[in-house]
This record gives sequence, structure tokens and C-alpha cells, in this order.
Amino acid sequence: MAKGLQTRDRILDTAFRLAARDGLEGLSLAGLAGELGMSKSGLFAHFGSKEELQLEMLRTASDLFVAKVLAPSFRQPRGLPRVKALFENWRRWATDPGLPGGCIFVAAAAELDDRDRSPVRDYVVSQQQALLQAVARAARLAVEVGHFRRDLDAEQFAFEFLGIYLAFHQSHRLLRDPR
Amino acid sequence: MAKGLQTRDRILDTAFRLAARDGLEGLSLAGLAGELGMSKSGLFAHFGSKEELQLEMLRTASDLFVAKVLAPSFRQPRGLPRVKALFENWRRWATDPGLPGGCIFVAAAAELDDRDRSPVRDYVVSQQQALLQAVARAARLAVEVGHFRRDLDAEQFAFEFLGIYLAFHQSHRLLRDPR
DNA sequence: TGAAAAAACGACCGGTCGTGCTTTTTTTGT
DNA sequence: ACAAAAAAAGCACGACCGGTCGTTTTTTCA
Repeated sequence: MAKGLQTRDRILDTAFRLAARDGLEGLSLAGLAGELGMSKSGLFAHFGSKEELQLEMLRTASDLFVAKVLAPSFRQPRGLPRVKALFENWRRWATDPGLPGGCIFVAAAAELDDRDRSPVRDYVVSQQQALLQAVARAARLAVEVGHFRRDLDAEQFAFEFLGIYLAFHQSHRLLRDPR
Repeated sequence: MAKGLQTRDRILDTAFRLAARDGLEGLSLAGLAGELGMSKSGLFAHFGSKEELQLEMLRTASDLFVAKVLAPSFRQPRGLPRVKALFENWRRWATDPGLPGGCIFVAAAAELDDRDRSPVRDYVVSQQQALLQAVARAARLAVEVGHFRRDLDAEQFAFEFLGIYLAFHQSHRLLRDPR
């Protein structure tokens, strides 16, 4: 009963990498199966539908994001060190050479932005909001500690934080500007 | 000899709107033909390939962007008024209710970011760079006129300008936050 | 070790994709 | 008005899509 879950993890891990480059729709069962060296039907049996595979894949991506970006940052002392760690870890996440295609959430957000509501879209939205909230929380703590101006708008700070990340992501991935 | 070009324009205009929502790959010939009330082959005869259609469509999008955002802004007096107009016109472009799906270039950029080079990708990159340059130029003029600090880094300003735009676009389209 | 259960497989389904080729309809210039 | 030219339609193709199903292989556990 363990072998199944093990392959399932392998599938999700590969799907995660593949989807970062080709998008959520661009990720095809045949292509994924080929990459894994297994049959399409054998792969598909692990999931009830492609949508469920996408959802599970995004969940593993979230877990990885928490493990690599959020958790280590929030282990830093509150205030400026934590905000700086957040920035630096997030930047690393977007440029990790092991993850071609950059941040899946950036790709997914652009892909789903004006689409109808769907479980996948709802999940991406909720994750994005949770992330903005986490950044805002770190900023508020930095105000309390005295590292930031007392009148700082934490939500606005999180918004601009995201903006810099998106612009950096685009410059790095699209324009291939290493700066 | 005029009817052909006229239909061609209609096709490109509709393709432009459709691609903003569904992306460059998501835009299908059958769907586009259906939207136009014409046959897939009749439509296809206007272009040698789908790639050429995508390119032509992006060119019309660029023309529209210049006409609606850049040209009117650069008619404003140099300095702060011009920069403000740039910001405001650009914001309007991203929220134009006539263009569901927001800015095609944002969608295309996310879709193509880590893909191999292609004529379409090259075009999007060149347009993005030209846009950043235009913003930087406006910023430099604002420095000359004395509206901005003398030591302003114009390229950095353009980068952050883009960041705010991207974050705004995402918040508006994905999170549906009207703020 | 052998039977039950889980996992992987291969063939196949209806449908859509982009793209040719041929024919019909519409527009154009005389 | 009529022939030449342009535009649109019709049809078919091979490839790929997500998904189903019955069979075979592998794993698990008694």
C-alpha cells in the first residue's frame, strides 16, 4: 500500500516542474507520462481527473513554497531581518535553476486571471491572498519593532512587495536580464 | 481588393480580444471562426500559419497600445504631467471593460517566459523592452525638468513602474479587487 | 508460498487541434 | 454584363487531447 503513494509523489513532483514551464493547461497527461517513463493510463489511475491532478500538484507546490520561503523566513527575528529574509528567499524561489519556468503561481495567475471560477482558480486565489497577508503581517511586526515607519500601510507594502517580485520575475524569465 | 483586408482586420480585432482571455495558445482557429461567423478555412486563408496570425494580432495590439496609452501621454508636457498620464492611461488600458482578460502582453509574457525562442516570443520581448525604455525616457525628462530628484535611476524607476502595473493587473484581474 | 489487492499497461473512444487541397461563391475591373 | 481574380467554404488528414475499460503485472500480506 506504500508503492502507490510513492509513485503519486513522483508524478506530482514531475508535474510541478513541467507545469511551471508549460502552464496548467499546457501540462498534458501524455507528456507527463512520457517524462516519467510510464503509461498515460497508469498515471491517470492515481487521479480522478486532470483537474484533480492540477489541484494536488498546486498543493505540493504550496507545501514546497512554505518549506523553502515562508518557514525559514518566519524563523528569523521579527522586524527587518524577517522582511529581508522573505525578500531573499522569495527571490531565490523564482530563480531556482532546479525549477525551470519560474514560479508556477505566477504562471497560473496569469493563465486563470479572467477565467470563470473553478476549484483550481479558487485555490490559486486563496494562496495568493494568504501570501499577501503573510507579507503584510511581517511588515506590521516590523512596524511594531520600530524598524519601519509607524504610519506604514502594511497592505500597501505587501502590494508593492508583490509588484517588485512580479517585475523581477518577468525581467529575469522573459527578458533574461540577470540584474 | 479591399474586402479581403477589411475582413482581415475584423479577424485580427476579434483575435485580439479572444487571446487576451485565453492566451496565445488558447486562441483556437475554430473558436475564432465561430466568434466571427465564418468558416475555419476561410479564416485561415488570410494567414500562412497560426504563428503568423499570432504575430499580426500582437502587432495590431501594439498599435492600439501606442494609440491609447503612449501617444496621448507623450502629448502631455514633459515632466510630471507626462509621467502621470502614462500611469493613468496604462491603468485604463488594463481595466478597459471592452478588453476582457486585461493586457495581452501580460498574458503573453507569462505564457512565453521560459519557452524557447520563437518569432512570437522575440516580438513580445522587444515590445516589452521598448515600453520600459519609453517609461525610462519619460522619467529622465522629468529629472531634466526638475520634477524628479536629480539622482533618480530612470531604468530602476521604469522597473518599479512595471512592477506596480503588474501587481495592479494581478490584483484587479485575479483577486477581483477594485482597489 | 500462494491468493487477494493494488498498480501499471495497451488499446481505444469521441473530440479538437492546425493545416492542406478542391470547389463554390463573391467581388472586381472592363 | 461578363470573365478574371479574390475570398470564402467544404472536406479530409494526421496528431494529440482527456478519459474509459479490460487485462496483465507487481506488490502485499496471511
